[in-house]
Amino acid sequence: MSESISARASAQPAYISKLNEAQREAVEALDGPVLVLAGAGTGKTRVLTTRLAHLLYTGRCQPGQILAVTFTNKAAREMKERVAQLLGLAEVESWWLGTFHSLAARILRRHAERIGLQSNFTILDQDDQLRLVKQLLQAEQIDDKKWPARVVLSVIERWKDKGLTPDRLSAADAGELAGGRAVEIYRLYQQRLLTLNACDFGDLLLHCLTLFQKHEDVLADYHRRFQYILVDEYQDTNVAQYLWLRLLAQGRHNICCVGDDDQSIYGWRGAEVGNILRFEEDFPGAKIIRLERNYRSTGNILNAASAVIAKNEGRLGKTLWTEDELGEPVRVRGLWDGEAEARFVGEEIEKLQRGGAQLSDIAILLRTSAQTREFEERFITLGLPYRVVGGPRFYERLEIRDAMAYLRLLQSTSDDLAFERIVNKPKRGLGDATLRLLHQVARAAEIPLLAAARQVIETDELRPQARKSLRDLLQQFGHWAGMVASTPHPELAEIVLDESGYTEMWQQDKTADAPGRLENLKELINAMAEFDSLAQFLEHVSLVMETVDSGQQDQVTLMTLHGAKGLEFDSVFLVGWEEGLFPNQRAMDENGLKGLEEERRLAYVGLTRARKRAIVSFVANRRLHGSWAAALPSRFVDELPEDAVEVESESGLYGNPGSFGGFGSAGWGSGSAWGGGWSRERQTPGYQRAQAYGKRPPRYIDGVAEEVATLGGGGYKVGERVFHQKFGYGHVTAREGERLTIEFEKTGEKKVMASFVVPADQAG
DNA sequence: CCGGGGTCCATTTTT
DNA sequence: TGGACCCCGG
Repeated sequence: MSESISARASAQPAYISKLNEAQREAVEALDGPVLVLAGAGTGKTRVLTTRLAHLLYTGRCQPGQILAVTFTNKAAREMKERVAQLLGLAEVESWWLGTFHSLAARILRRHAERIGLQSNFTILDQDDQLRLVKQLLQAEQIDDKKWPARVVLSVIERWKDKGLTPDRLSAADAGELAGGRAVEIYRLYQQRLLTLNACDFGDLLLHCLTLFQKHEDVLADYHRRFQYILVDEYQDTNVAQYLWLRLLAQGRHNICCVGDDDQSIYGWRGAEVGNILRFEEDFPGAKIIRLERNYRSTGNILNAASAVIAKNEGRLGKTLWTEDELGEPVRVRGLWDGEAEARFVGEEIEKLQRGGAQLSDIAILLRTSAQTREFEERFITLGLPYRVVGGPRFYERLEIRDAMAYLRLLQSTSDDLAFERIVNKPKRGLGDATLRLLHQVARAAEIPLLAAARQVIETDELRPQARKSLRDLLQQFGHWAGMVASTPHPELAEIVLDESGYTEMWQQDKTADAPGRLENLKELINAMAEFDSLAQFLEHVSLVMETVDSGQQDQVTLMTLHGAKGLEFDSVFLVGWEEGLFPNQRAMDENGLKGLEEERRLAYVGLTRARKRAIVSFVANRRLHGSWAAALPSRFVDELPEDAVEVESESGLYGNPGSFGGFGSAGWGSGSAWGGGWSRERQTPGYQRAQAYGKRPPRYIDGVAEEVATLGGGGYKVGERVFHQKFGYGHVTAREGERLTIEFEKTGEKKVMASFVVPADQAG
């Protein structure tokens, strides 16, 4: 295959001529470290795949000598498909092209014994991890009310993200966490994983680091192997991933990272923007190539996005441009509350639809997944087809996880977590008491639960009934284990689920979701057929926990801003742009300016998803965990440039067109009190809670529908007595353009938009 | 072992 | 407001 590729090396391949200058440079700079800064919509994927194809086409190396890393399975799949297409190659399965985690797992399985695992180790999911931490906290008598397992686990995960093994930490690093004993818990957790012959996601990388650092021969082997390294979404790498790459790149120094610092939105998960910002220092002699020509969005959308992101500090800096026309302005719309917002979006979608738009070209992007609800309700009422991206995943479902536990235990008999999960599912009379005994025996003899069970049934420690029940179960497992080699795995799975009584358990179940669960189990077995072995299937499930997108109909997409990265739509609704929700108060509270900047990058990501039109909306009243809260427009609304935006004046919620503060010099947005003045010291809560009002605020003001309920705004004077539908009477104490500070008689001082109050004498 | 009822708590989630 | 979780009673 490589011969035929290199034979063509003399002529310039057709794919090169399709690239613009910067893209071509990025494809052709094959040697040494390269950082490709690829702004949104600048053809990043094309560059990545073309570069990979080019490496092969020019005969630089063989497919097996390239390490190509992505973050998502989807990205890996797409790259495989596109490269295969470019080169007319079919066989890409053996390539080192995949996610960090899958590649690390592949390496680790080859050398598992060097770090104390067997190569059939289990990869735990979040649920297993949590149960493990819970057990440890309990055993260590740490109050899990005060230190919930999920909090402790997330700290451990952040340590892992940073490449910190327990021995690199001191007790003091735990601070107060888990009563100051978090590092101890971490150490125990790691020990426990080893005895379970298991890894969590973080370990896949962490163990690799240990492997490379402690075993030079192994690292040298990979240095020889990987002549070229390609990395996608570099801005999202964490420290462990960075170290992993750096160790591997030490051999040839041919590393090409593609990313966009402005789209780094996973800092809360351990991603370090610093990795991309420091690239030149980390990889001396690096070439930096900027892709700045955008092929996706109109001029107005691009200008809006650029202006917002320009407010961030510490960027590498790019200037996106397009030859496309300015197009429609970005629309900004204020509404009374979430319900009105959903209604507005629904109407707009229907208008688009009447104009011939496909629903699949429309997306609604939310900051939090809880926001989907109001839209779903509205869309159901309208009969508007929609899909929510990012719901519960197939492999996370209870019945699937149970079924998987049976199979995992067959695969790895020391998988205690799997054992615990299924020992009494279906009910076998093996409850707490039995399990406690098994744990005791297992701990004393330092053996897995399954082995302990084998011992226990030979004694009379259990009540006869439990003993028989357990013996039967073990017998079944022995029987199934004997079939593994000779039975096709989908068939085996079916047998296990039937003979264990698991399928029957759901058949007997009369609750509404039982039939669905049985369906899912069938689907699971069908899915297995696509894999060569049980082991391969289990690996797939652990690493590729994704839902199959069923029914590709014409539907509107509802998803979080995070979920939207990498996607694009003709029309994008950016909803809930309110202080506190977006930028999210918690992000700012916990991470200060960094948090705010990450939120701003989310705004940038959101805007740049749009090809033709972007519509931003915010509401004045948001229901937040049950109670109503008054909201102010997001500062990001202010940051939109006036000439790319059209504020919909009839809404009234933004006052008179001419007095839209954020766009002028006199308004509230540009004033230092709000615009750029946010800091750790001076935080203004985004939402003013109205605890006293459990009811939805009225949708009409003085008999005028909310969208047109404008009272001019800005006409109030300090000291004037006013009435607010929700907060009641109060006096204006300060005024910044449309933004009034009012001392309410019942609820104290709040900031509200002028259009939401009426003079006290007009209240009624 | 189950369900009722009280309590507490509410981002984002590529693998 | 609603969901997840826990405790206790049957």
